[in-house]
Order: sequence, then structure tokens, then C-alpha cells
Amino acid sequence: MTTIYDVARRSGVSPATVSRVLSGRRNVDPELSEKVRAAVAELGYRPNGVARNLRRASTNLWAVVISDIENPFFTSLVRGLEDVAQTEGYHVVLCNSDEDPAKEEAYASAVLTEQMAGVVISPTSTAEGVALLDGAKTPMVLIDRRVEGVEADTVLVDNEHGAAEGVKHLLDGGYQRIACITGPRRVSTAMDRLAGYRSALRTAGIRYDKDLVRHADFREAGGFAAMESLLDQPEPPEALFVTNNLMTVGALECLAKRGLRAPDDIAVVGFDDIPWADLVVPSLTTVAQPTYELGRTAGLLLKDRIASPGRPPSTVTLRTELHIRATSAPKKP
Amino acid sequence: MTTIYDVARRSGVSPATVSRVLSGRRNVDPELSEKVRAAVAELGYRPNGVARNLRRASTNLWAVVISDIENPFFTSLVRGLEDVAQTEGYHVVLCNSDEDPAKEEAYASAVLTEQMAGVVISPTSTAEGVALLDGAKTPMVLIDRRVEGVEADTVLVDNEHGAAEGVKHLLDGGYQRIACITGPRRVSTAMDRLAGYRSALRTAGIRYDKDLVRHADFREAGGFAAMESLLDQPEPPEALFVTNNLMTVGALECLAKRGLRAPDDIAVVGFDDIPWADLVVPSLTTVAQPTYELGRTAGLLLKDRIASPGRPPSTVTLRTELHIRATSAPKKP
DNA sequence: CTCTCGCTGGAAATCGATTTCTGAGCTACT
DNA sequence: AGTAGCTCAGAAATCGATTTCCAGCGAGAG
Repeated sequence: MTTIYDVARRSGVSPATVSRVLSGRRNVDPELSEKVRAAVAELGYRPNGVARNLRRASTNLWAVVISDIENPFFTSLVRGLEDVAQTEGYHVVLCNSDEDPAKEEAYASAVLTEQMAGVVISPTSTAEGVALLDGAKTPMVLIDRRVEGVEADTVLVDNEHGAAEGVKHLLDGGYQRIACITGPRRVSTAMDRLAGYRSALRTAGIRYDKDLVRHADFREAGGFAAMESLLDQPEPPEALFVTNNLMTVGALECLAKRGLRAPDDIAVVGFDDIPWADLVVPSLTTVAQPTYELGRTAGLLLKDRIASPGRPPSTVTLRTELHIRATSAPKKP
Repeated sequence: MTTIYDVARRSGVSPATVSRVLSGRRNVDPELSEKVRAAVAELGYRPNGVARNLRRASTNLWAVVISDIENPFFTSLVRGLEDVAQTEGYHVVLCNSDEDPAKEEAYASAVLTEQMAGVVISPTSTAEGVALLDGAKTPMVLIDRRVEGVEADTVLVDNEHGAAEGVKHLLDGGYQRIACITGPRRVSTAMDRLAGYRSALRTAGIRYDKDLVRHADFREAGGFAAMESLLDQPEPPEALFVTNNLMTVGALECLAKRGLRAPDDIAVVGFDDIPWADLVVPSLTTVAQPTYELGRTAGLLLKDRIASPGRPPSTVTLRTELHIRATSAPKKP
């Protein structure tokens, strides 16, 4: 391993000068500068980033803590974040928490010991990791979910409005008995989207019926089970609103298993787009989140937070977009 | 920031002893040990990972260099890798190369300056990054593609066999004029899968017709264009084999645009599974790669390579699996 | 009883780059 | 001419943990 001392010796200057030439932070005699560059090239010198990090007391790493990179919602988000990171000179460390508070905390702990420059995190329900990071004043951006009692930059989508729009679309199609499968009560997105569902019903003058609502776990199996339970009722719903992509898939699988079809047997609108939704037949109507933008915005906020740690936290709320496709076709008379 | 010296002072021992207690690499008097632990707890001490990395001359970071995390093939692979990394105490740094040799090289360079412990890489066609890493003797696992002239651990799937199986399935269904859309000539997977296509035809006694073959870029737009060009021929094909997922989607979009349907107008088999393929109607027949296993295997190889850098490189070849669905239904008489 | 071996704890060196401090040399102004 | 002020190069301190080296002590063998 060639060090800065080797380069210094070779070019007949001090290590300090080599450092100054390479970082360009101070004027150096062009002649010496040239010698240093030559020595660097000859020796194939490459600075040791770890040593630099130690001295500078910071790294160029960002962590992104999400529940599962296999969920398309997160992969696109991570892509947006990575694009920002790359242009800003950071690298992204991928952390799958699987919604497990213990894993989240382990990653948060790693963020601290490895002195990472910042974190973008989608908190688990208990958010212990968030508390740890918040206490350590690590630059942090919350994404997708709010956390009570934590003041941090946050990027959200307008869940309530998006959900209301999706449900209103079903109402406009003539559906009245609309069921809702949402997530755990402790997760802000689940509650916000449920609120949107309720507000759309209220606006349409339809009474809220709690027998048409299920709280599941945001996973495929949970969506499947919730759908079964809804269909097993004496009077099953004629339309369905599901508050995330995995549960939507679970619900659709349940329908397929029972030989039911959307929209003829039951109309469906799902939150979160799915990849290549246009190719699916019948194609799925979704409340699409701007996932790439979510990640990109988080990256920009994180960059700003690192640049000026003192400024008050801001919350950015992005709009969802209703993608009307086949599963929500108007009710036939 | 509390350091090991603070802990040492507080517990009345030397920093060396604190280090020994925390790393557990040498026997320490239980009484001192207890004092140290108490001081650690009181001060909320957390070791500085960067300092440790400098002294140990290694980090606990793995880089995974892929073309695009938004491609489901890679997201599942990355997930498999990350699971191994986590159990082995490493973190995964995500690097999207976008098939751009310059980006690949920039990431390879970062791997070296940041002293990362290892790399899993899906090489771009020119593989300059791979050459750089290979020259620096960085522990490295090649994934998905072979690289001429580089001796490194490699994880592949049996592309030729998988492709042949997919094409044979079409032949068995009574299709004869089978087209193939494959990738760039410089990419090993494109050529291996094309070879599988040819060998299946040969086995069936069908002459290879180069007018039925297109080389595209492994992207959606390329698949779309290739499909157009195939359909615009005087005698269009009656079945199609596409060698990756994005080009398959492009080809299907082209069919949809022209009002053609699979399998009635043209039967389709695609390489790479797509998420929730079962929900798509008509569902797509695919030659599925064990993507999660690919990533997991790469992780295990990398771990072994780091543990024993001297041992000869090995290549692991995993099997593909033909998922027969609707788009390849047998030809109707 | 003495010598050696083994075990433990502390002092100090070490990893490699950055940065502060110091001093030399030069300019410019009084 | 003398001095204040400036620029720039080098010496040395620094970041924080690890690890080598050494000293002291106790046990066991000869």
C-alpha cells in the first residue's frame, strides 16, 4: 500500500504539501504541484479514504433503512435516493429492516458506530431506531411515515387526499358498499389512508360501516386473509380499496382463488402502483405514489440538513396520482 | 464524543484494557472487566468504527455493482446478498452502474479508496471496473456475466440450457417459426441464451434463420423496436423467445399497441421472471432465474474469498426453472 | 530455593491523511 | 532602511482504536 509519505519522499516534498496539492485547498508552487502529480501517477497512489474519514470525523455514507428492497415501492425510492447521493459524492448503504424494530435498531446503531453522514429511514411501528438516531443528532430524513415526538425532516405523500380520490373514483362509478383493507393502527400511513376513505364516504353521504374495514399487516398474506374475511360476510362488498401494493396482490390472489373477477364481481383500487401495471389484464387501478421523487426529495433534504444542521426541520408532502385502469370500471346496471 | 480514553479514565484502567474487554480477545480480570462495562454503560460509549477500520486496515462494507436496482432481477439478487451480509456482519453499498462503463469504473475506484472488504459485480460490457478491481486483488465475485481474462469467483445461471428449455417448450407446442430477441453481442448472457435458442432448434431439426433474430440492448425500448422490426417482415414469426425481462415487456407493449394478443397471434416465452407474473392475464411464461439464490450464493462466495484469499476461484452455475403459464399455450390447429 | 514459563495490565507505537503551528522568505509601505 | 504583513512549505500534533512490546507477578518444575 503506497501512502502519502511515499509520494512525499518520491517528489521531494512533505506529506503536508502532497495533501494540499491533492485537496487543492491552498495554493502550492506549480512546480512542486507538478512533481507531486507525477509521483502520484508513477506510484499509482490512491488516498486511503478510511484515514481521511477518521481525521475529518465524517464519512461519505448514507444509510437507507427500509422494510424490504423487494417491495417495488422501495426499490424506486432507493433509486431516486442513490441518484442524488451519487451527484453529491455519497454512497448509499442498503438496510432491510423487514419491519422488525430490533433490526431497525441494529442498523441505527451501525449508523452511529460507522459514523455515517446521514440516514433516510422509513420507521417501523415502534421506531426505536429513529429515537436512537434522533438522540444522537444524526442527520436524518423520515420517509413515508410520521413519528410522534420526533422533529425531523420528513417526506410524505398526501395519503389522505390520495385515498379519498381513489375511493371517490369508486363512488363515481356507482359503487356504494366499498370495503377497505388497511394497515396496522400504529402506522401513520395506514391511519391517514383510512381517514381518506372515511372522508370520501362522508362527502358522498354514505354511512361508515366498520364491518367493511379490516386492519392487516401491509403484507401479501394479510391482504389475502382480510379479503377472505370480507367475502365471508353475509353481505360482501361490491368494491374494495386497499391501502398498499402487497395487500392488494394478496386480495387479488384471494379473488382469483375463489373464481371472482374484477371489476365484474368486485371493483378494486389499490394504493401504490405496481410495475408494468398496464400489461396486467384486467389492469389494476391504483393511487400511484411518486416513489422515485420521494427518494430524490429525501436525498435533497438530507444534503441540506448536513450542510446546515441548525435549520428547522421541514416536511415535504408530495401528491399521489390516480391511475385509472380496468379494475375500477363503472358498475354495470 | 466519548472515546476509549474517557472510558479508561472513568474505570481506572488503561485504554488497552478497555479495548481488550470490549473485543474479548484476551483474558481480563473479571473485576476490571466489570468496571469497564459499567463505565461504558454510564458514559454511553460507542466505539468509533472508522478508527477501528483504519487500524485494522479493512472495513465491513461490501459493494454491489449492478446496472439498475429498479430491474426486479437485481432487486431480488441484492436482497439475497444483503441477507448474507447481515448475518456475516457486513453492510451492503448499493451502486447502480446503468451499464455505463464510466460509472462502473467510478464505483470500482470508490471501492478501493474506501477500502471496502469486497465487491459483487455484474460487469458492463467493457468491464473496466472489473479490471481495476482485479488488478488491486480486491475480493470480488462476478455475477450474471462472465468476463474474458479475469479469474474470479463467478455465479451464473445455466443460460444456454434454460434458453433451450424455453424454446423447446414452444417447439413442443407446435410452433415452428420462432423468433428470438437477444442482447448485445459483447455480453456473455446474450450470446449464451442465443446459443440455447439455436441448439433447441437444431435438436428439433429446424434450420436457423438469422432473419428471425434481433440483437437489442436488454432494455424496454430495444425490445419494443426489435418486436416492430420482426412484425414488419413479410412473414412474421408465430412465436417469440426474448432473453430478458425488460425487452419482454417492450415486446409485449409493441404487441398491445398493434392489437395483437399472446398466445393467439404470437406465443411468447421470456427469460427472467417478473413480479406477480401469476396475476397478469394472460400470464407470461418465463424461464425464471433463481435471483435470490444468485445473490445469496455470491455473498457466500465473497465471504469465503475474504476468509481465504489464496484459494482458486470457483464458478457456481445455478439452474433456471421454466414457469409455464398462458402466453405459450400450444398452437391451435 | 531458583529459574522459567505463562498470564495479565499498561505504555507507547501504529494505521494514513489532515491541519495547526512555526518559521523562512518576500513584498510593500512608512 | 526597517518593519509589518503576507504567502507558502515543512514539522509535528491529531483523529480514536488496536496491538505490540515490556514489566511484574505467580505458579510449577528442577
